[in-house]
Amino acid sequence: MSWTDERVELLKKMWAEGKSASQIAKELGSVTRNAVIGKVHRLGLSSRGGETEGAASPAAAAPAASTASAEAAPPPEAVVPQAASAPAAEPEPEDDAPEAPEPVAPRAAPAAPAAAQGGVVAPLVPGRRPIVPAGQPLPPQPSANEISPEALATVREVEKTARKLSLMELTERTCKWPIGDPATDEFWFCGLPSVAGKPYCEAHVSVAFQPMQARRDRRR
DNA sequence: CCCTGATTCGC
DNA sequence: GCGAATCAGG
Repeated sequence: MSWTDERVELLKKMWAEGKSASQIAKELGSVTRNAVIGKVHRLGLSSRGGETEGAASPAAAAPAASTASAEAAPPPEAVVPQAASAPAAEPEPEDDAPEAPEPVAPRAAPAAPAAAQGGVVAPLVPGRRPIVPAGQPLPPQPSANEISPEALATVREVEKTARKLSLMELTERTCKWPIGDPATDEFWFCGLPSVAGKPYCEAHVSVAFQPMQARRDRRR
């Protein structure tokens, strides 16, 4: 197939929206990302700085889901400002007494993911993005997670083999579960192979997406 | 390893 | 003009 006006138009549109060459290629079909890049250059719109509006929108890199591919990095709240008052003790999480009650204190555990239940992934946000006020941190652990000790133990175990990736090393197929305290050097993302279609690896999917069970009240 | 865009160069 | 191959980088 060739570059029909229609296809070129779509290319321009998507490129302007910040889509990557591969995404555009996938969308257009019959072309490789190289072809897209080549065309982009020939059209002279490579810089991508054609924004006329003052909307210097880096936001374009967000959702992007038209056909079947989606998946946006879910743990944006990982950027916790220097814990102003965080007593944040125990910098060393080791010592796993097989009988220790464990306070189950998910450190930088993502709050967002824990919501999926009943099959359908929790509705993130209808229109716009959450966008944290940027003023106050959000240390008060909201989640009243109820993860079984075994499951938690398994996760702990798996986390020992985490690939410890940095934010930029994450891809659609790496587990994006944050581990450690963002305010310290002891912070990274799991990075193990993620379950197809999910943002986390097997172990983390199991704690992030719990199969509604303890929800006796209110059934539909 | 995976993914980005940039460039080159034979067709 | 086209795009695979290759390069440079995160």
